[in-house]
Amino acid sequence: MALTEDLGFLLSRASGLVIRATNAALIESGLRVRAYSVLELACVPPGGWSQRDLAEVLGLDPSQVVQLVDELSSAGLVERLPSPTDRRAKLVAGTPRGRRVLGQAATLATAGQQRQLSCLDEEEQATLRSLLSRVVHFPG
Amino acid sequence: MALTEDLGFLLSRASGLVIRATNAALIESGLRVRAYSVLELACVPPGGWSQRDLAEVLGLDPSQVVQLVDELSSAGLVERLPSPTDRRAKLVAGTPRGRRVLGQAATLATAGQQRQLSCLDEEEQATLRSLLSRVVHFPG
DNA sequence: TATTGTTATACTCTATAACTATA
DNA sequence: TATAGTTATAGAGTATAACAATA
Repeated sequence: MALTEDLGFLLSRASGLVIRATNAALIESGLRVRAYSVLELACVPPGGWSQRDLAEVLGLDPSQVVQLVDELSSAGLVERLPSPTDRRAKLVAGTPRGRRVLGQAATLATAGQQRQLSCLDEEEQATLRSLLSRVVHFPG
Repeated sequence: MALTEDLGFLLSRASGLVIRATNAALIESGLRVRAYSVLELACVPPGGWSQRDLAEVLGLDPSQVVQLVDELSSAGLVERLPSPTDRRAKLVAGTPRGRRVLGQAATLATAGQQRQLSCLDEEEQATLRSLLSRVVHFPG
């Protein structure tokens, strides 16, 4: 099979194009996709996630999460709260300002992403989502 | 929709996992995926591709192709040949040794990739390939 | 004028090891 | 002894601008 039909190659290429489009769309928010993804998780549950949980869910190294949370924290978008059950852990929670910024950024990110994915209709995107979800959760 | 079901997130995560698995499998060949992809294209047609063509097909910057070809050339796997029609251009062609190494590396790369993709059967992989191919070729 | 290959440079992303404080 | 967060560092990937030779 030709290289350009290789699944690994296509995955890498498609991912790169979508990330680039999303980052371009996010530029006026001051966020990039990785920081955006941390902010999104930090804003969803009221209690917040530990940095370890964030690293696990996002597939990032814990040290990368430290930097991303530092960045978001400096911008006043999230804060580190002490965990009530574990004095080692810190829960990352979105601030009111973080939630406002997230609201705007989500619109931008979705639009940017769809600029590259609009060649697939709703059902095809659902199929893609289902297949990729299995790959991501497969232990390997 | 939850972040972990977002198509951009899933694409990025799946791509990262497959690339990591492929690089791990390729380690004994001394290649990584990007160099491997250049070697593969250099070995396919007898005449070779210009570096510009390689950059275009692989979605890389021309300056990245220079470095990858330098690397493969130092290892004796490809050579730069003068283009018969354009004295500016150089055609990148695989050497006999390059074709031997490619043969071994292809087996390793396929096995590594399938370690992460084996959760999808043949038909599902074909579906995924078809959807991703459209995303990659969509002008955006 | 425009394009090919090249060099230089900087920024982002990824990966690892080591340290501290807690568990 | 193991885990959460942190720091430091290095390597890999991505992006841009500028230059010489050639079209």
